[in-house]
Amino acid sequence: MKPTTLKDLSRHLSLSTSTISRALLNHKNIHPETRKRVLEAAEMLGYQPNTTALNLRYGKSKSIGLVVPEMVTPFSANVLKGIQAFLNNIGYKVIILVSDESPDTERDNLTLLERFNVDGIILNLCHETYNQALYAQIMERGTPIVFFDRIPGNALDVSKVIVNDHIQASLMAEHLISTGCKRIVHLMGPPTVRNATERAAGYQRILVKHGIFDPELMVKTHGTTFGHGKEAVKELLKKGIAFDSIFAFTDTLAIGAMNYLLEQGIRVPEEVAICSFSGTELSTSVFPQLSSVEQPLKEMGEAAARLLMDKIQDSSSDSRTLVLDAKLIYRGSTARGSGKH
Amino acid sequence: MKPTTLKDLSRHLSLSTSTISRALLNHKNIHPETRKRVLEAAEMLGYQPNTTALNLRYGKSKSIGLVVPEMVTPFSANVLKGIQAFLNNIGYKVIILVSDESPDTERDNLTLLERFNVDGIILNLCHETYNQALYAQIMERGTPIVFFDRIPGNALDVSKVIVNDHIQASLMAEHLISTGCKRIVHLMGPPTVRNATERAAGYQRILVKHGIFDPELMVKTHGTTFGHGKEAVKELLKKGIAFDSIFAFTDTLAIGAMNYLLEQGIRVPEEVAICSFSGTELSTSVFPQLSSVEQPLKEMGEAAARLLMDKIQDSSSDSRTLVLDAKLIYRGSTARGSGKH
DNA sequence: GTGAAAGCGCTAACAG
DNA sequence: CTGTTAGCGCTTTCAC
Repeated sequence: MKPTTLKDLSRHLSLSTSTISRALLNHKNIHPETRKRVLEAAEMLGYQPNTTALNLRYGKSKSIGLVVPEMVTPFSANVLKGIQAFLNNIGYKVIILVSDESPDTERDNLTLLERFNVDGIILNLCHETYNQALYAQIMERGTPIVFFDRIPGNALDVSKVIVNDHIQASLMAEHLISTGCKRIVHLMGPPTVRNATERAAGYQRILVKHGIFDPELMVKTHGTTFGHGKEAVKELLKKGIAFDSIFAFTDTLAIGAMNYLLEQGIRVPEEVAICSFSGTELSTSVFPQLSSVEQPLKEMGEAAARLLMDKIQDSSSDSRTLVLDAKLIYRGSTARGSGKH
Repeated sequence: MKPTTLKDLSRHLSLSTSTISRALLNHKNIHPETRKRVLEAAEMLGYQPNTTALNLRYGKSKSIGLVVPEMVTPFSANVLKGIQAFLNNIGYKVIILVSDESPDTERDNLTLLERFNVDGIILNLCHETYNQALYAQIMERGTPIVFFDRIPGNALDVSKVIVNDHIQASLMAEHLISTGCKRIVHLMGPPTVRNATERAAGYQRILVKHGIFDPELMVKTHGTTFGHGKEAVKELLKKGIAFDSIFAFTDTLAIGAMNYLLEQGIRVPEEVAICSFSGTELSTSVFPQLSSVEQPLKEMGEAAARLLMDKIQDSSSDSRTLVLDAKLIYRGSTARGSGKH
């Protein structure tokens, strides 16, 4: 019932625990015959090393924390996959905590992870600056943090992985224009997260370039849920601002907006084309399916995990920023006959 | 840089580590003055107990595993919340692993968790019987398992938490009938999971009762994704089987089905009403919004965590089965004027 | 090639 | 009320 320990094997074979340990670890100075006996006994008695003891010995917890703003979309779950693909293999556990878009909850999560003695943290933050001091403290105390997706300001010297938001947002705007759209709304993300401003900038650059930029069409939202998308569009309609398409910061905003339009009997994409930036299964779960910028989420997770392990193994290693390539996927929500495509 | 230990405090205050430990743990026999000094020093030096050392001492890892079939819907994320609400407070970490609906992956996940020395496992399984022997082995080796949602056959004496599937499915069928539906399709879940058969039975019972049961309308699916829902409906249309409504095993099946119908120009709910069983935000992310049986997911998680802790604290404690109450939510996808409602 | 001993950080008898 | 000791399970000097 109780797990077999080295001591058990030691008694069983009349060998010292150090010899057993060496045999199991494939050390050089060990008699082949002895090793064989040890391996057999270990097999027979179902020996499994006690990870807690190992952790204590090596001064590691062999666990890392993953803190994400939300889990209602599969975004974080996909990133988690990448992280686990890399870390589980090398014996690392990952503990996921959700901040619900609240910087205060994020704070609690980080504190909890420190109490858990995690060896490192992978973080998709809620607010660019709010917890900046805390991030610095945690790293000072010896727990490296790697950021992805939503990253902090440049004040912090940290590793991070992002996508080429500006370019992809530009391309998406070009796509809408190429299908004949002239009054393109942008549903902005929170001004407190970097990629929201990046995407907005990409959008704006292209619209200006084509001489169709109108500040009225750049609409601030109060969050990133379905509800926020709906509210934003409702407001537009109420104000009587005309538009023929929407580019949203994120799938959830886009879907919220789209469903409200459909509810109002407005046809998508015929009357209003819609697209977004994200890359989750959500964009294919609606009708019409959403054109979207798909991010390589699993790769992002893997990259973040890799960067984190670099820091864990050598805390003085250089910080690195990885920019991954996202790609546009055209679907029904922007499929208008009139386009050049 | 290096964390403060008891030894550091001991040196600092010229007290033995045991006294320090006792002071920190609020033991009875300790001079108030001493305690005060210790607490102050601990505060000042930023002492944080080393959880790994504690774990070794107490023979626990203070972590549990959560194994779920999928994470593309927020189902598991909601359950996770409940689990964490209960467990994080008492210092427990939860490690989530996804089986991707594959019993073999589930196997790997369970094996990994054993290697991680988790103190217990909460499991939503992929297949009622496939890994039954493994579950038994793991429990025999001392790691309790608590099941929720999809539970194993009765051969295993385990704690579990479920909802009243049969009743709720019946009520949903009644609801469809009350809105005037007569040709009600059921998109079945996998025959290898208990609640799929329960829900199908509830559906069948009501349709038989009303004399409108037709075996042709009980359609087998080959999985639970959007794609599987689409395929099932496509097949129905191809065969020319008439129907005026669909009750799906799960949100994903329902949505896949609905979007295919919309694609074909079939109106929902006017021509075909749709509803499902689940309780995630997904049902409100589509248009029209899905009527659905909502499960108390967070409560399920909390209950499962509670049952697991019972087992962890006393391995000989009785197994218990908790049946929680789900509730019907009527939304646009079944809103037909013709009903009695 | 093997064993003895120390130590990772902490707690809990057992003595005083 | 406080200190000494042992031990959780494992690895790694240091001897032999």
